[in-house]
Amino acid sequence: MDEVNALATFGALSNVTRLRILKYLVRMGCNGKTAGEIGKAVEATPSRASFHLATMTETGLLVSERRSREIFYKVNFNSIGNLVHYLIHDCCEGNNTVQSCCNPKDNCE
Amino acid sequence: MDEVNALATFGALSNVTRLRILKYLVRMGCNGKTAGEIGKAVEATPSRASFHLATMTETGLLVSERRSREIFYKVNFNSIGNLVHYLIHDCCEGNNTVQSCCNPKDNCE
DNA sequence: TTAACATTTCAAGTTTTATTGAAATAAGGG
DNA sequence: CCCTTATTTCAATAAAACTTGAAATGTTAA
Repeated sequence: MDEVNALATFGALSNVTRLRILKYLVRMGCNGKTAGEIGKAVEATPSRASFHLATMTETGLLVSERRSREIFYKVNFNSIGNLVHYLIHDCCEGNNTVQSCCNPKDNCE
Repeated sequence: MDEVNALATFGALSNVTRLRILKYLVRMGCNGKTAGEIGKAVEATPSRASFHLATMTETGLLVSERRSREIFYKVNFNSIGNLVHYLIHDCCEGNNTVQSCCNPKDNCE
C-alpha cells in the first residue's frame, strides 16, 4: 500500500456511515449483501448508500459483484490487512506491535 | 477506543500533512520535536502546523509538553495500538490478523 | 518592562466531502 | 416490448475541513 491509497482508506474509515457499512459487512459474511440491504441496515437512502459504497470500493476496502439485478458488496480483508501493515511498518517503522500496544522499542516514556 | 475516537483518529490519519507529521515524529524519537521544527519538516506554515498538531493531539495520536518557550510533540504509540486493535477486533471481529493479511477464518474466497 | 521568539487563535475565504431527490442505467419477468 | 425492481449518476445544496495571514498569548532574556 502506498501513501495515496493509505490516505484514501483512512478517509473511507473516517465517516460513520462507512464505518458502519464495514462492520455490517464483516458480520454478514463472505457472500456479501446487496446495496439495498446495506442501505437499510445503516439507515441510508439508496443514493447515499451507493455513494459511500463506491468510495469504499475505490479504496479497495470492498469488492462488488453483480448477480442479476442486484449488486453484492463484501469486505476485502486484504485491504484492511494492508492498511494495518502500512500503519505499523511504513508509518511507525516497526516501533510497535499490536500485542505490545505500540510502545517504542527504546521505551522512552 | 470507542467509535467516536476511532472516527476522529481515522480522520486525523486521512490528511497528508498529518500523516507526514506522524511519520516525521516517529523517526524523531521519544523526546519529540517542537511545533516549529515539525512545521519546517513538513513544509507547513506555523498556523497550519499548529492546526494539524492540535487535531492530532485531540484524538490522542500525539502528546505535547511545553518546555520553556517551545512546545514539544511526540507520538503516542498507545493510540496507534488502540486504533489497530479497534480495526481488527471491533470492526472485523477478529476475522483477520496482521500476519494472515486479514483473511476471514472461514476462507470464503 | 521592553523586545524577541515560539506558538496558538481567530476570522475570512477556499476547497473538499456529504446529502438530497430526480433522472438515467441495468436487468429480469410478464 | 412494457413494467417493475435494483442501483447508480447527476446537479444542486449543505456541511465540514483546510488554508491564510493577522492578531493574541505565553515565555524568556536583555
